[in-house]
Amino acid sequence: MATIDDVAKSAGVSKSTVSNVFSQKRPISKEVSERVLEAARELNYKPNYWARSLANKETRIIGLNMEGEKVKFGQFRMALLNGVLQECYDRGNRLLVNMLPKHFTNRLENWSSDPIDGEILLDPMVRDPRIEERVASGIPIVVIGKPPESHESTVSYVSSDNVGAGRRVTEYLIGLGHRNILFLNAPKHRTVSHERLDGYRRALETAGLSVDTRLLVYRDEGFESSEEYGYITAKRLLYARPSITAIITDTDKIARGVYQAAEELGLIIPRDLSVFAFSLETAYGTELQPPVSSMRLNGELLGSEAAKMLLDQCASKTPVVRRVIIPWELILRDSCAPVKVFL
Amino acid sequence: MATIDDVAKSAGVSKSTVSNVFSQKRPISKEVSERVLEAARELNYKPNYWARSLANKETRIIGLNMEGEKVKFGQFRMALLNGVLQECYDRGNRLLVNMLPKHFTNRLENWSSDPIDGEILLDPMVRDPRIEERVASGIPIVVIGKPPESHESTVSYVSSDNVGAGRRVTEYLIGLGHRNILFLNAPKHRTVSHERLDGYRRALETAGLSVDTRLLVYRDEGFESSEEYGYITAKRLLYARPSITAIITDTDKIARGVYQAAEELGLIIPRDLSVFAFSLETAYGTELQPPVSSMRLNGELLGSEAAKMLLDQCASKTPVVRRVIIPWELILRDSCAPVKVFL
DNA sequence: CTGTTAGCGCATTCAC
DNA sequence: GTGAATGCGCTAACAG
Repeated sequence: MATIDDVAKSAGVSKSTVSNVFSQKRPISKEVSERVLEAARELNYKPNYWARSLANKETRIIGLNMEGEKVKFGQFRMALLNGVLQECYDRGNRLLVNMLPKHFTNRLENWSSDPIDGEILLDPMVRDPRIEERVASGIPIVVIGKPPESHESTVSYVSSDNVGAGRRVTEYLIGLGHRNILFLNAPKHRTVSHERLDGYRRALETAGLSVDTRLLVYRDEGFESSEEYGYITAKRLLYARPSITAIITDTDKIARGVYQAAEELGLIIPRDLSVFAFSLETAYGTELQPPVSSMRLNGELLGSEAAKMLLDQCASKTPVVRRVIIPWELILRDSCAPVKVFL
Repeated sequence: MATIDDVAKSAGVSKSTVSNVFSQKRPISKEVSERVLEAARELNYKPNYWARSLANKETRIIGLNMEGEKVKFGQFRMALLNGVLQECYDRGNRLLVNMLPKHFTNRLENWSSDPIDGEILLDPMVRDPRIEERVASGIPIVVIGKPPESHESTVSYVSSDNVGAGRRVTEYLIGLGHRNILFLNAPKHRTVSHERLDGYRRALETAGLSVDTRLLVYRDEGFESSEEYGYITAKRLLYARPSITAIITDTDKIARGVYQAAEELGLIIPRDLSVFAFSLETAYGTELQPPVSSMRLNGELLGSEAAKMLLDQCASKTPVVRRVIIPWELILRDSCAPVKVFL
């Protein structure tokens, strides 16, 4: 690969002239410029990205960081990714998907700063070392979701209105007459689970109902799949507590497991059991029979807003902490019905 | 941000010692090593990625290149991405999603080599400047899909068996009695459209039928959405040529438009019109009523195989051209039926 | 408008 | 085992 020196020599000019022809950071006479470009073409020369970054202290790359092992993109994350990419596209940035295994990053030889100008963090946790580390290093970050309390006032974020969503769903089910609503929440270490629970609580309290902690379950990572988790947990609890008439799940994949459990227990959805899923891993919620009611979370907007905030933050020298809350939309399909009345 | 010099000074050793403590490229006494690490911790030092890359001539980043404007990830691309990421994860590589607008890369100041060790190219075209450019620069690439003929023997690729798929689908429809099968193919400039057409042709010829070129349509980019393209094209052609009893579409989104056209023309699927979609943008093909028959293309395997090939290629000093063909699976749902017999 | 010089932060010869 | 010098390819500050 040819270097800037080769081009300079070949065009009979200095390195800095070549550099400036490319960077356009100061005017070069048309004549010289053409000569340089011609030489560059001949030598198949392109400025070296790393060298440029090293000197510029800027990469024009932002990172997308997903916590956990073997995280896959599902429908929601994909929408989010599309939003981020759209913004990157519009502003000439690249996106680095940052998902390295711990057994890798833990090894000394793989230690290093990240090759990015800033990073978007997904799935914030109640105690999130990623955030602490970025803040300590002074790397601009934007969190998607609610940051842990310790950083809520110092870190920019964009989040769905999870408290409101939790509340709205619960109110809806209460309105249908449900009193024993099982909540198969997200994992306890994720901040989102606390927000949703908060909404759930408030709805119950507003309705004058008390919260039965036995109906509160956090997703536990020990299961092989979401479906299995939903299936096993629902089956166990529906069996132990037949008074349950409705279930709120974290995702539609978990709902899928719940559907299966219901079927095996001879419960018909929605006649005997109402099911609601917060977020959708699949596109239309129609792969289940009946289609499951859910929230539309607008991942694309979450993503594009986050990217926008991050890129602004990278650009400005005096960054400001910003927050954006993205509204959800309640999508009613056919999985919830008024509670059965025993005559 | 602290540099290697700061750490060296603070630990009372030389730069190279610090370097070697981190890179582990040669033994450092435990004592000195600890002292260096301690100093690094105090200063919050991490080796600088760009500087390291510059010296190492290696980034441990691979790129994913998608052609075209405003490309979004749909279901298929997402599966593909997951496969690529899985492999990156296992081998400690990062993924750079490379999707910069032309009006950006065309500007001189944004010209540069890409900050990657190698690249995966999606959606190869019949004449693909991306490939020529990479080959000229000596950057390792792997194409997903069939490369243009000019490079078929020099570039590694992994592809679905598109010819076989085209053939199989057509045979299936012929077997149902269809004789006038409209083919809403992928865009003409994509190699995949030619492969599928090839299969379509062979099936017809084997059955002793002739190819009616008026039933061959290539996707044209002039439409706002896939749905609209499917809708308008199907409506026009179904109206003009009522003898059409079956339609093969590129994707399920296009099929969605076809469904709409059929409905407006009073055609019932599959009674009056059979519809088949090659690839699925949505997860289950169930968002359409009736669910559309399609191919399962195994995007995840395509992605992981491509990443594997690419990383191998980056590692070896004497790269070999490899090809992998991923089998498809025919998924029959309820959108195709035997052709109506007029009594 | 163009050339010269001195870094950016790290890795890699060599010596010791 | 450790240290000093040189270079990776480019940009920037200062001359002219």
